[in-house]
Parts: sequence; C-alpha cells; structure tokens
Amino acid sequence: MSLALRDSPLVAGTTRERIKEHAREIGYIYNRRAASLRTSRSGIVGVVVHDIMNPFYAEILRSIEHELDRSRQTFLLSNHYDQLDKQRTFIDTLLQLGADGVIMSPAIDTPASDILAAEGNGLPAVLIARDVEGAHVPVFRGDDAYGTALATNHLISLGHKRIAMIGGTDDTSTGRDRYHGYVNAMEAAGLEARASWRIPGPRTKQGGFEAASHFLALKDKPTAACCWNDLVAIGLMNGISRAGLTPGVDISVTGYDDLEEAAIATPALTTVWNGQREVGRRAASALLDKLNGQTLRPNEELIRPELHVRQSTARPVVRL
Amino acid sequence: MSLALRDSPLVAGTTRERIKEHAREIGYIYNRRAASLRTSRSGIVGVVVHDIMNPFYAEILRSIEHELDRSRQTFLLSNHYDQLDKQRTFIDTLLQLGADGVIMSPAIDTPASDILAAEGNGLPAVLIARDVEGAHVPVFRGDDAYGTALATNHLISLGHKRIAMIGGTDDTSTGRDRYHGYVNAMEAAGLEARASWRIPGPRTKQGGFEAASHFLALKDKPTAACCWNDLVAIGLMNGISRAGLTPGVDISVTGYDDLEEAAIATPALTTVWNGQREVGRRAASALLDKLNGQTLRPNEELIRPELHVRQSTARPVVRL
DNA sequence: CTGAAAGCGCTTACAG
DNA sequence: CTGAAAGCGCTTACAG
Repeated sequence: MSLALRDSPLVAGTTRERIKEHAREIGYIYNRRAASLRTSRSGIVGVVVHDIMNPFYAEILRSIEHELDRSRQTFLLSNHYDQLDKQRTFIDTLLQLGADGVIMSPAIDTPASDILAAEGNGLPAVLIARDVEGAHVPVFRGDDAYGTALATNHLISLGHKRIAMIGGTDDTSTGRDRYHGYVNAMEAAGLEARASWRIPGPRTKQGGFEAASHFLALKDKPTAACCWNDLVAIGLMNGISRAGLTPGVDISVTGYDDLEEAAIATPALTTVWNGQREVGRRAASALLDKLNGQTLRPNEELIRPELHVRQSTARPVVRL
Repeated sequence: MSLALRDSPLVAGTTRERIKEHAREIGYIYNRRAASLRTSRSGIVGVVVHDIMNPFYAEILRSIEHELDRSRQTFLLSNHYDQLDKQRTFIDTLLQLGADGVIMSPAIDTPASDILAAEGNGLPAVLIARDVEGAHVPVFRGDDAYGTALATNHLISLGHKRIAMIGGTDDTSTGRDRYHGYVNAMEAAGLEARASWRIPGPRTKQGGFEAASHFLALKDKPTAACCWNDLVAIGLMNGISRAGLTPGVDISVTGYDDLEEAAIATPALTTVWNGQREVGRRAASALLDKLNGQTLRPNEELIRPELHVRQSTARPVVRL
C-alpha cells in the first residue's frame, strides 16, 4: 500500500487507483514524521534571510517558492534580523526536524564554522545575497561593485560631480562591495569621493526618509545620491519632496535592486537590476541538485547587474 | 536522559547540567520527528495568508512570530494567493507533519467544510482578517464597515460630495464590509454613492497606480478617493502625481490599514488604523490557548479601527 | 527510584 | 511475487 500511494512503478495503475480511492474514503493521512524517521529525508528545506518583509528578499523568496514547489519540498521560512542567535536557533530547529537543506542569506558576522557545522550534521547549505568567507558553499548574488559603478557612472555622465552615497553598512560583504564600486567609479572619473558624503546606515524606506535632512544639509551640497537600495532611494525621494525640492529635477537619485516598486515610484526610479528572481531560482535549484547527490563546487560567478534608467536622474540644475 | 534534556523537575540540577554538557560534547541532536511521532505534538504551527509579501500581512506575521517565539513553536509559512488548491495542499502538509494548529487568512471561497475537516483531523484553526461563515472558529479582524465609514465621514466633513471608492472585491467578507461602510456613510449624509464611482479590483500599489487614469476620467470628477487599502492609495497618489495633479490638494485620498509606510508617503497618508499587531497577537495567543486545551468560543468582537488624519486629505479645491 | 520494553507509523530488506 | 518483521529515535507506562 505504501508503494501504491507513492506512485511506485512496482504497482499496477488500476490497483494503485483503487488503493488511493480507499485511502481517501477512510480519510487516511500520510504521516511524514514516521516516513522521515525511517528514511531520514524530510522534504523540508529551510530558508532564512534578514527579513522577509523586505521586498528585496520577498522577491527572492517568491522565486525560491516557485522552484521548490515543483519538487514538492515544503519550505520553512525564518527571519534572523541579523541576530546570530536567532539564526542558530533556526538552524538547530532544522537539524531537529531533519530538514534536507537550507538556503540562507547569512546574518552579519556569521562564522564559517556555523555553516560547516550544519553541513557536517547533514544539512547542506546554499547562500544568497551575502558571502561567508571560508564556508566553501555555493553563493548566489549579484556583482555589487559593478552595480554601484554602473549607477555612479550614469550620474557622472549626466554631469554630476558631487555625488553622495546613502545607506548600507561595512559589516557585510555586500556593503563593502557597493561602497567600493562607488568610490572606484568616482576616482576613475577624477572626482572626489568625500568620506563626509557617505551616510552609512539606512537600509529601509524609513531610513532613507530620515536621512534626507542630513543629506540636504551636507557641506558643498551634492547634486545626486547613489542609494544603497531602492527602499532607501524611495524614502530619500519622499524626504526630498517634503523639503520642497523635486527629486529627479533638483536632486538626482539612483536606487539598487529594481524592485517592482521602483517603476511606479514618483518619479520612476533609475536603479540597478539585481537579479532577485535569478538569485532565488539558481539557489533553489543548486540546493535541489545537492540533495540529489550532486557535488557542487563553491561557485564564484556573480550575476551581472543592469542599469535601468528612469526619471529620477537628470542633468544637474545650473543655478544662476 | 530524555528527562534531563527537557529540563524535567524529576532530574536534579547538577545531573541535568552534566548530561547536557555531555550531549553538547558528542554533538547530540534531538530528533523532533521521533519525539513528535511518539507524543503526537510537533511544535509546529502553520500560518497561511494571501501573500506574505503584502506589508499588511507582513505586519501581522511579525507579531505572530513574536508571540509564537515566546512559546518555542516553529512556524511554517505559506502563501495561498487565493488559490484554494494551494491552501489545501498546505493544510495537507500540516496534517502530514502533525502540526499543532494553523492560523489562516482563508483564501476566497474557502468552504467551512475545509476548516471543519482540518479541525476534525486534529488541526485546530484560528482565522485572521477574513471570516468563513459556518466555520465556528475564532476570527480576529477589524470592524471594516466602521473603518471605511470613518474615512468616508472624514472626507464628507471636509466638504467632499463626490467620493469614489477604489479597489477591493465583493468576493471577501472584508470587501463587502468596507464597501457597505462607504455606501452607508454616503447615504447617511444624503450623498449619492454612484455605482460608477466604484472601481473594484485593485489591491496593490501597482493596481492603484493603474487605476489612476480610470479614476481621473470618471464622470463628474470625484474630488476624493476612499481607497481599499494603503497600497492602493499610495499607488493612486503616484498615478495622480504623474498626471500632473497634486494628491492632498487637488484630490483627497484616504487609505486603510495604516501601514508603517503610510506615514512616510508623500503626502503623508490619511488612513484607518486596522490593528495588524493586535490581530496577530490575539490570533497567536488564542491558538496557543487552544493548544493548551482551552475551549474557545467563536468570538465576534471586532477590533475597532481608528482614523489617522495626515496630509493626503484636505478641503476640496473650489474651481472658479 | 531505575531500567528495560513497548509502540508511535512508516519503509525496506528479507524470508517464505 | 507477497507478507511479516525489523528498526528509525524518541517517550512513557510498567516491571523489578
């Protein structure tokens, strides 16, 4: 009967149907805990990110969901809010449930040993968005330095010379890469990337909104802002509007990620496409491959970002 | 040993510590599947909503997470996207995993029998945001008719006479309630709630954005829009701006939910607080009570919404 | 009070 | 090919 319910080819079609029909009638419920105990496969995949409420992760999750659904894996979602202990508790839970694998955007300061420990206990891991040095597992993320360079060069080509960088943190590889991309582009163009023009921290709409007054009070008033992500950019634009200026006219603003929202912001946001769908899809399918016994070498191909120009960037206003 | 690890009072403190220490050393991993098989308690709670990417649900989930964390329940999240079969598959998964309970914002057209079946199979349910007639389980949601009446009356008191209702659907109890609240408020004030002034459908920012042109082309140009939710309102305001009008001046707009985002929108959105935190908290704690053997009567106390007036509403402009 | 045994519901290797 | 038995790792009722 067990065979019939699992559509085994060892059982003839009609017999299978008859058994399934009977199972339905008596309200049989397959006990996955028992099966999993026996087979040590649970059909559960864990996914842990900073915050699922953040549309950037939400878009990745959407495509992970899509990919895992096709292979009938159940996925267990969790936020770590960049708290290591939260992340550890979650990994513990996965181990206790016998999860088959985990896709994670590691919390800040995740030691490689955490990931190695998980793998050692039979929980293969795949990383998204952020890397952990020494973990030697596949990572799927965009080329951040290249991406901010795209945005910065776009602003420079419009004629901006004083460009601020708003948001992000040096605590993650992503944060460092994006800042470097900006600094390198500035310097390559012979422009100064003043330390005071960097406002680190903001990563949300609220953060960008609150950074607006700081930005507008900056010495030698930058005419453009290269933002950490779309959320910060949208928040900043809102703050700029509140101050009576017009983003996309008085101040040029670029985002990063190209969230669905970027296109309908006012003004529509010039931003860098960061391949969320692609990240999710590749990460999920890499994990599935791993579960099916394939050995994956730690990859280093980054997803190549693309600049999407919209209305939030323009030539600087010449004040007479 | 089993007793020691679970902090049973039957085991002395020092012994307990010694055993725990040893467990740590040998890298012991508690097998929850085995325990659950034996005790038929899994420590898993399912949560299924329309779409976790929607900030309205995300805010509810945040508070559910907070509540469940305290009682060390693992929660399994899923979107049903208003597809009944997705919701059923998820409930099936919960049954197979032996989940202890489920918190759901039921998909459109969920029959009471689905919920009764879950309960009959030992999966107690608690509803949020939407009701299912005949399910006889606790529901936690706001008083929607009262809420839209608050918004509509606010617009009326500012002097608006032609008020449109944008978004939502009659397919959910929430949709019907909100529309009724609007219609009743209009009629109570002796104003006409023209059917053509209702633009049903939109529920997202994108939807509100796209509805803007339809709204602006409405016959006898309404001067205000009472929106289905904050997302629609923000999208609509973006669309209105794109058309060269100023929301909060030329057109008054109200939202619903009071998302974190409402306060930083431009202009800041006048909206109706819908108690997301409260809904999540109450639903989670009701389910926990149910798991602990308390019998809950299906409740009918609705959470009372509150009007939060900001800058997106003003007196209608008098065209000379 | 302690320790060995039974049993949760599956899957699979094995005997018939 | 079929059917009974063993065993996954726990918990708990029970014998000693």
